[in-house]
Amino acid sequence: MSSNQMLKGTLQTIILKLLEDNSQMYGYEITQKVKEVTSGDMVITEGALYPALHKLEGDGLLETFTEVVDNRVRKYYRLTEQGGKEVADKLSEAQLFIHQLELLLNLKPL
Amino acid sequence: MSSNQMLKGTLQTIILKLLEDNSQMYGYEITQKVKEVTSGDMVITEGALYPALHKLEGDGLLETFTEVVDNRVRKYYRLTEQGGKEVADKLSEAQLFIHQLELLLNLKPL
DNA sequence: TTTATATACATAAGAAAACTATGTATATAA
DNA sequence: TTATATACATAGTTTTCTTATGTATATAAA
Repeated sequence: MSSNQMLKGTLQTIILKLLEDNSQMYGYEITQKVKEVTSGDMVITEGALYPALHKLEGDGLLETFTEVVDNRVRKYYRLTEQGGKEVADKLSEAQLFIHQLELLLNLKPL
Repeated sequence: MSSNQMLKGTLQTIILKLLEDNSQMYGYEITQKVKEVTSGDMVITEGALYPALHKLEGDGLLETFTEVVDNRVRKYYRLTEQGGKEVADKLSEAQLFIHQLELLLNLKPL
């Protein structure tokens, strides 16, 4: 959908926030959660999601463990201690960005 | 600054909106306006701005004319008819994006 | 029974859009 | 004369998407 062009740069923040709220999630679950919360307007493609998860893991913000459910492997992610600390920063960054964008575009909240 | 990572995808909308409000602006003026409105938090680099302006012109959304002020050339941009029509679309797109981001990140307006 | 859809992971190739660095040029203040 | 501000532009690089593809299992539909 249309908003996806603007997704750049915010996907990491979305992932970290979802993991702060849910403590552990697997990739597919994240895509479904985003779809659900945005009423299907925002779709996270696998080609965007998995590299982002791997990068966050490589950066030490996420850690993983696997579980087998119905003969299918699920790779769960959760925040590391460092990841937990970074969420607040990323969130206030996002909030500042939204605020500035509203100023520039003269938008008011929906 | 930090919010710049999230700028991706919104620069075109910012340019179009500023030109809707000001009818004509030149590149350098746009960078200063953005800096001013965001209290210096958001900085539009030339490497991002000029290619974006050229693309919008190439897409038929902007048109240009030059003026010489103090022996320096200024290249002014203004919305074409098509550009004028697209501003509203881009703005509602941005508003939807902000709304979805606030839902996902559980943010409230500053 | 075969086919489509959902679940679940992953990566490769390509495009979009930013950043950094560099270049040209004039005006003005230190 | 040197630094800063004004004013344009582009080349090379990096980040981060999209699209396409691949593997594999479970389940519902035809």
